[in-house]
Amino acid sequence: MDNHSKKTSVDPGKVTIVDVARVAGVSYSTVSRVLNGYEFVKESTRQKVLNAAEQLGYVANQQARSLAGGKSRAIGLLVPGLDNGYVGEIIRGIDEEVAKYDYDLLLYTTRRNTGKESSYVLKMTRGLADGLLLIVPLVTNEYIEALQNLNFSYVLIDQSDPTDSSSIVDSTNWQGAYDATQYLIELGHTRIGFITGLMSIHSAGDRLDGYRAALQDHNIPYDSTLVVEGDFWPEAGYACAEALLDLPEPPTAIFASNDLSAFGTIEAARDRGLDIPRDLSIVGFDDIPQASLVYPQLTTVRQPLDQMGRIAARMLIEEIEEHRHSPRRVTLSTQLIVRNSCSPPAGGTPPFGGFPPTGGI
Amino acid sequence: MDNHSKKTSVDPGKVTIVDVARVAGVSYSTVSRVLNGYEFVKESTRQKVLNAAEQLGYVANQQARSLAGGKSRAIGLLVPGLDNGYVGEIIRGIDEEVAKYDYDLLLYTTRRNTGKESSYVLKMTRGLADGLLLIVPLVTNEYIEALQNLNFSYVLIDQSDPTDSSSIVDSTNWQGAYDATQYLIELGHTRIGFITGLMSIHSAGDRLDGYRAALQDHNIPYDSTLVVEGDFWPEAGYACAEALLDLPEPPTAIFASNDLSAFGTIEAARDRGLDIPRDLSIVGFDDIPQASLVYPQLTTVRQPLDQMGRIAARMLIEEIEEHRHSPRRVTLSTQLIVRNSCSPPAGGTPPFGGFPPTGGI
DNA sequence: TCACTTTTTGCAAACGCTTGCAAAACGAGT
DNA sequence: ACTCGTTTTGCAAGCGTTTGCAAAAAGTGA
Repeated sequence: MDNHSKKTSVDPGKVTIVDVARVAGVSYSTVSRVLNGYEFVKESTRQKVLNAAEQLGYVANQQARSLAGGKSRAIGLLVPGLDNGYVGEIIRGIDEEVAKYDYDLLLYTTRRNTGKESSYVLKMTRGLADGLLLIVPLVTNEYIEALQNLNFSYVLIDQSDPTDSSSIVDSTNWQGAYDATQYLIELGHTRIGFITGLMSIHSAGDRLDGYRAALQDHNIPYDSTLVVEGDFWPEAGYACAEALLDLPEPPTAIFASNDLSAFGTIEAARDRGLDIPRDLSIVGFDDIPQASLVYPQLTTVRQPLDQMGRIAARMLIEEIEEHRHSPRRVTLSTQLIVRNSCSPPAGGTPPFGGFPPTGGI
Repeated sequence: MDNHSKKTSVDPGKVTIVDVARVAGVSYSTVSRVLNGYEFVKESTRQKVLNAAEQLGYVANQQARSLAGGKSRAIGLLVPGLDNGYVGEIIRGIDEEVAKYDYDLLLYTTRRNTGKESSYVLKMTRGLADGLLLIVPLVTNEYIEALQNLNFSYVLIDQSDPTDSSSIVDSTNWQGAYDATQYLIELGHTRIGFITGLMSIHSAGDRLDGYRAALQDHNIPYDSTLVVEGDFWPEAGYACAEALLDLPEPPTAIFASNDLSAFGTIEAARDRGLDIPRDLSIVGFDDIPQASLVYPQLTTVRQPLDQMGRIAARMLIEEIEEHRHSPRRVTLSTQLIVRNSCSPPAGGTPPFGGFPPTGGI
């Protein structure tokens, strides 16, 4: 209501570089240079500017900065949703790293609403963000090419690029699945059900392959009726588990492609009065925080999610700041976390000694 | 490398309003008006512009837009961290609502690093965001005043403003705690331990008050040794539970101020070989997704977290778009969710009938 | 003290968009 | 055909920065 103050008095909350310049008695370009750490500024001038800025409580306007050719110091983050623990962990890592380098985070959720992905991505490239972090994006092909043409920095997390020309951070999905399957086999299981993830996501395929490879290496014939297609969500996990348990000769163990599916499986087993792990062994994948909270505590393949986030963030920032665009790929190794959801099959004896369930009530 | 193309050919990925204007054969101000839904534009012109924009794949540069006095269409989100389920749920709600109105979300995590809150908040007000959503912020007083002076829109979620002049969305913390405590009392418990939250957060105090009120209303003398101070994290919950269980006359039930603390309590009880609920009943608060995953499933007070987020987002957007700044307050009601972590105290008989634990293994 | 470097600083032109103001185009009334 | 209101459109200024270029200041060596 009272904005007709003379230009000399500084309107609180609207301090610009010009105000700082006036107070410091230098030109605004000098202020800009000081604030950006430009080296050819006399030390005394630098101090004057810094003091003035401090005194006025100057805070740069990022929008103007980025418009003028600077960077926006923001990183776009495209995630499927926040409701699965998995993403939360990755974001934690990203967030820590990004804060360290003083970037901001622009959060976009696609909520299974794939149509939006592309338009979000485009928006980001138009000045909003300096780079993009894509967590298990679904329809990459649509915009990967656009990103590359624009020479826009981005890193894919836990998803692979069909053209193999993107920077990627993921983990050893194949090996993790192999390990988990082998673990079950060594416990004595031979009928091991497998609940896949959403098959359009690359890691889902890798996990399936790892499972098959382990079976083969242990001379267990692959039985396609033991493999049912899920989508990484508990509801599907529940349904898949039911299908599996309804089989004429049901599996004695189920390997779910992620923890959420495993939770659905636990639920299904419990609803049938099956005891876990006595009647059914279950292994998950991811090791989200909830995995150790469920009962029985879930044996699962751990992905270093937060670390993946951290590394992806660092890679992206490096690409942004050093303008390097040669795609790099970092694959972190998974680790089998043995908890209480597995035991030798009822009646069967573990051929190699086996691992009795530890802990429990 | 090849940017010396004539101004007539449109550099892909750098389409501006001017390009659209040229193609549409109108002035760029007209394009701006069409794109902003200004009403006095001839229908045929509008179509020409829209077609041109579509054809060129024009995407507005938000930075420029907001610099020029428009809005940034971004909402700042200040959260303590993503690692507690609680915040995740609230964000889910916010995100859904915000997407509906086509705003972007700027995510800031304070990670128990309170020093940063103020500087983040300041940054937001300098053009970055149109409004601010603060989820259980810790040091409100520092910047609330600044926000008000700047006439900057913001909404507090689950935290109260000492000066009572902010828009707030929260839930009936007092009543929720009262209900939970009463539930335990009706089960027959008289020695009910209480683990507080971080007392600098307002709701922590409300919950404590609700607990005390319920005791008083049921003529159970308040015993301060039964109340220990936690901080909403499982580790503290664990420690507090230990302190409580080490008491000469330990409680038969513990009411933890949030689910995370309750998880710590469960752990502590289990580590002592106590059976839940037989030896110790436990109630939490929040009903985060994990509450139904733990064993035994946690009886808790449900806060409609996602709804709180949704409502807060809507309130904020209204304030931004309608320039209303009269603080409003919405308090959603909590609800006791009875699951399997409570039973009458061992040996005692519930005076009012009581609720036997349902489900179980 | 002067010419010549080298360091510092200032000016002005972007960046892509919104918006107040005034001009152009259009219609209607005569 | 000629005004005069209205509806549309265009011009230009400005939002707060960055940055290339050139001018000013400060050093140097003689």
